[in-house]
Amino acid sequence: MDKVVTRFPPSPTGYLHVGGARTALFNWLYARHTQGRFVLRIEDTDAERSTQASVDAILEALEWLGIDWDDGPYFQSRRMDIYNEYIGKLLESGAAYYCTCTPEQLEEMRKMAKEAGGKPKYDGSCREKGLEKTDGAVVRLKAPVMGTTVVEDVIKGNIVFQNDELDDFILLRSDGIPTYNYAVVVDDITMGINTVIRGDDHVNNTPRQILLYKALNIPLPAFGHVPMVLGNDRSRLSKRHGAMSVTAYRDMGFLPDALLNYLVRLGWSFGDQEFFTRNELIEKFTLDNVGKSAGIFDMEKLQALNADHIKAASPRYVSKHLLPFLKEAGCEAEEGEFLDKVVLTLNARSKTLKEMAEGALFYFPDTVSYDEDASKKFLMESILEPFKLLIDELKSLDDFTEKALETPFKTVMEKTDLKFGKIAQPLRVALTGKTVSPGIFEVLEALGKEKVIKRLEKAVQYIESR
RNA sequence: GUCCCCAUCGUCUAGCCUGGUCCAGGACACCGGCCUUUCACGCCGGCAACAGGGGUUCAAAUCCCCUUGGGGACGCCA
Repeated sequence: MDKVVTRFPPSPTGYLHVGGARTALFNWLYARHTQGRFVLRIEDTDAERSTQASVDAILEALEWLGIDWDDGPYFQSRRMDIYNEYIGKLLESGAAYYCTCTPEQLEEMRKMAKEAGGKPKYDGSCREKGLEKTDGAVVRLKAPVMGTTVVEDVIKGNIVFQNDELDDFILLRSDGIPTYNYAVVVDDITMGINTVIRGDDHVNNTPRQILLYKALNIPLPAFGHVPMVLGNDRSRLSKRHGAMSVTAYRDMGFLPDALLNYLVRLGWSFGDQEFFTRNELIEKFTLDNVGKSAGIFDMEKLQALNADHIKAASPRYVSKHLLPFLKEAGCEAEEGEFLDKVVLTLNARSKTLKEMAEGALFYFPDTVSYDEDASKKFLMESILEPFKLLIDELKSLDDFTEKALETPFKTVMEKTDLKFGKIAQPLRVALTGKTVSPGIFEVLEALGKEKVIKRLEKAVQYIESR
């Protein structure tokens, strides 16, 4: 078989939303899995709504997700010559014709058809008139009136449409700009696309597009329609269901790999496996494991998966994505061993990077500020002596690792006859300012000898000056 | 209204094609318990589904039909 060529064709009328990202992902994964090619095409034939800002936003989102393309981005707005060339062919062969019906007339036709209990459609008034090109005329496809058109969908199976359900749809608008159904087909043909994977909502467009391929006498690509993503009320996912844009998820602290993992599992499965790395996805993704029914976007499952990815990823990968959140919180951290250690203490306790950043803040400043209730409860005079002893012990400890740190504690516990818990909680407050933090030995090691002693001494001072 | 698609725990899903191994498995969420220096992680256990009705068959979650429910499409948007 020929090399698989897939594509993702967003229209630049807004940001990239999660549904679109999922479609892109399916196409990208399939191309990567088959070692085929993945093409990016911007469908900007709607001059009214298309903007450069949207193009930029979409590219930015794709890049963040790590979905890369081999070809493009192509812009439909720059391909008018090609569309005209094919229109010429269709006109010449009699497969298309000019139509001068006005929008008002069309509206009337649709109304009539609907009242007659049928599907609103164009009645073919100009079909046999043999009209010439005139100002304001559109070009329509002369579609077959009888017979059926079958979509051989690789995901849903065969879908049969009665041709009399379809009408002579418009190829070229009165302003000479191609319509979606037409531009898509010409582009897919000229770009060598042989596998079209797209949302379920395009099923009804497919027979029209097939008719065009036939009129042009060009072999069909494989079609696969993936089920849609719904909101929690089972209606089409929209803003009122919460965040839609990919970048919003980035800003909430999700890892791109986690979003990808979640999105692909919504509609695709590989046995009971839930967690996939990017490479595993490429290795295991096939179209026959894509399901047929729509799925509901579930934030909680995304979070759980994000937590898993945070745990499983390398500290360096996590810290790279964590950095913006730390900066945002006014913290001047940088990539490196220290940050890696910090991440290691928090990766099992963070569902998002945002959460992780909050939990990591105490590591950085020179002086910690104590949570009021925490200091009142734990930084009492009775802890002064243990703290002082601990400072002495720690000062003489060179190997500042979790394991080695246990010894000074034992010593202090013996000398003061205090249980570990009695020391740990005050120490936690002295070091982190809070009563909740990673394990105390983890904090100790990550913070390092110098900072630990400094913070302990400051705590002693604080208690004594009260 | 017309056409198209879909239907397993609350949610994502395995199983369905190639009926019996399924009084239906996993995951998220939820509820218990264990671990424990806080919070988490982890571990153990629990709750919870084949939409309904007809067939076919010795046997149906699995095959067929109908009903119901949900979704999508009907634009000189994509």
